[in-house]
Amino acid sequence: MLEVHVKTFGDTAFGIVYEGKAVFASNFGVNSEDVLRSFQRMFPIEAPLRVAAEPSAFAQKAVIVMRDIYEGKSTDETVLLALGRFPAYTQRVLKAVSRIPVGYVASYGGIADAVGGGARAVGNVMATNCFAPLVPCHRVVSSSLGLGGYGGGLRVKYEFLRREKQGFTEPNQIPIEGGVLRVFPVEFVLRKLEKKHDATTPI
DNA sequence: TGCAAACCATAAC
DNA sequence: GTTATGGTTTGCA
Repeated sequence: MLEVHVKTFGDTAFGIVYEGKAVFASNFGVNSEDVLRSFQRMFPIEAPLRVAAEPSAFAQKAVIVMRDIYEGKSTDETVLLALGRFPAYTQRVLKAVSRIPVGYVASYGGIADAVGGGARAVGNVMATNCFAPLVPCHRVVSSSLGLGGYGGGLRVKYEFLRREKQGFTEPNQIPIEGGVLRVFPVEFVLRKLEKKHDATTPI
């Protein structure tokens, strides 16, 4: 049976749906009710969810990792994701996005070049991503260095990227299974946004 | 800039 | 099978 663990750090709640040592879904929100509601939408009635009375060590670690990602820290901890229920292509996209390092972003089309398919198909996977922010879909932007979209709202995406600045100045290439993924510094996106809008309220 | 047409995997019928 | 649906992209006015 799937279990749920939600924990609030500061003013943000982080939650996972898990079984054993694999995460079936993750999300964050303004409070635990918010996160639980999102899980109920992802897992319709047939899969009953049970809030863990005593979250396993794995569950507690996973939530910590999520908080670290949220805060923009570059963690090398990895959390096992249960991807088996998704189509093969979806799995490839999710894995590729997971490889984008903190401080860099990739475009929808760039991901498509690396794993096959097209940019819109990649966008579809992002739109239905069940693993925010463990799969850092906030690091996927439009080819014109615009923000693209984000389930939680563009403001949230922008704040993510701002916290992830690392001072990189040059594009880079990340080797992934079956190809290379072209990435570029998150500063490229932030600069463009700040130029376009008022520097204080870019969104 | 703005708009239209091409693009591509999925889910729903 | 077919159709509808996007967190896209590119080209062209």
